[in-house]
Amino acid sequence: MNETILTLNAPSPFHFAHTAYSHGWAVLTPNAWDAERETLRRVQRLGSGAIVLLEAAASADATAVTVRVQHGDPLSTSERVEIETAVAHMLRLDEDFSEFYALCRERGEPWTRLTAGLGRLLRSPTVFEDVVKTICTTNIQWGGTKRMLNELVAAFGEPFPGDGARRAFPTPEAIAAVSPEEFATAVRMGYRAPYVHTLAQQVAAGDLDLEALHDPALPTAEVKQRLLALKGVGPYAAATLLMLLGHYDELAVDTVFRDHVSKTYFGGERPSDKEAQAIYADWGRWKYLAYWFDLWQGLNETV
DNA sequence: GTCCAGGTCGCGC
DNA sequence: GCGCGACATGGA
Repeated sequence: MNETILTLNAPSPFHFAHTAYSHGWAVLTPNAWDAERETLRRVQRLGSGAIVLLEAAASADATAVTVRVQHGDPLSTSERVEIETAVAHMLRLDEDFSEFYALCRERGEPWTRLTAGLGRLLRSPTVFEDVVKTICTTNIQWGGTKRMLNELVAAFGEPFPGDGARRAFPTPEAIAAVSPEEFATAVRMGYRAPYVHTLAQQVAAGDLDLEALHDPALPTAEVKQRLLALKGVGPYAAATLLMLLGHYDELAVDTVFRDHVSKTYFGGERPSDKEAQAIYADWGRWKYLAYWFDLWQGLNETV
């Protein structure tokens, strides 16, 4: 194995640990979070076909992100660029949060704490991976989500040559290469299996361009409409994916959201979904972030 | 054994 | 547009 260190300039303010472990994605395979060392690890498949192991961490002076890459053949320039692009995308290094921070300062404590470089919620290098993962969070507990993705990656992800137990997230092609029946048998996803298999087939065939949803020129409503057209993606999943795509206008209304609003703002009573969402109405296009950090502050005072 | 999960689909009205 | 049962699977 060879090793290469890449360095990405971090924006300011930026908080690596709160970005990498901003939500459950940090511990959903092939991602893994090392809490002691505060590093985010991931096996990544490059366009060249190479399977590499990435380990991202804050630089010593916290002004940059260092990525330790373990690889077989020497990395080409384009492979280095691809890795840098993927990590920067996962950490949203180019996203601008100044307007959100300004709102947080208007609110005062504890919201001002977020202006220390929080707000960047971890995402996957591809929309395909994020759609599959999001579908695997619906109508199931977190433990089930992790199990399904572990099985998916074990069955269809390509192994890292330096440690065959670690695998990359499967390509749409790898999933589309087997029949729907074989897929359903290989990965116990229940009724979600045909959703994921069909999605992979459409992407692999070139009939569906999920990555185009990144286009910043697309208005939220247009992106939402395209997401809702995907089987297995309803209002909750669409709002989650909009967040991952950088649109924070919509709240992901699910059992977690309802419980949080009920306990925090309605004394345990169950408001209607409309009443519950009204709590974050004045955050405008930053509603999702306000909700997310409101939720985490309730769970963890150290934010 | 029963219930239900970080919901969504397809149907009937 | 809205209500409602069905849906795979495994953990509580």
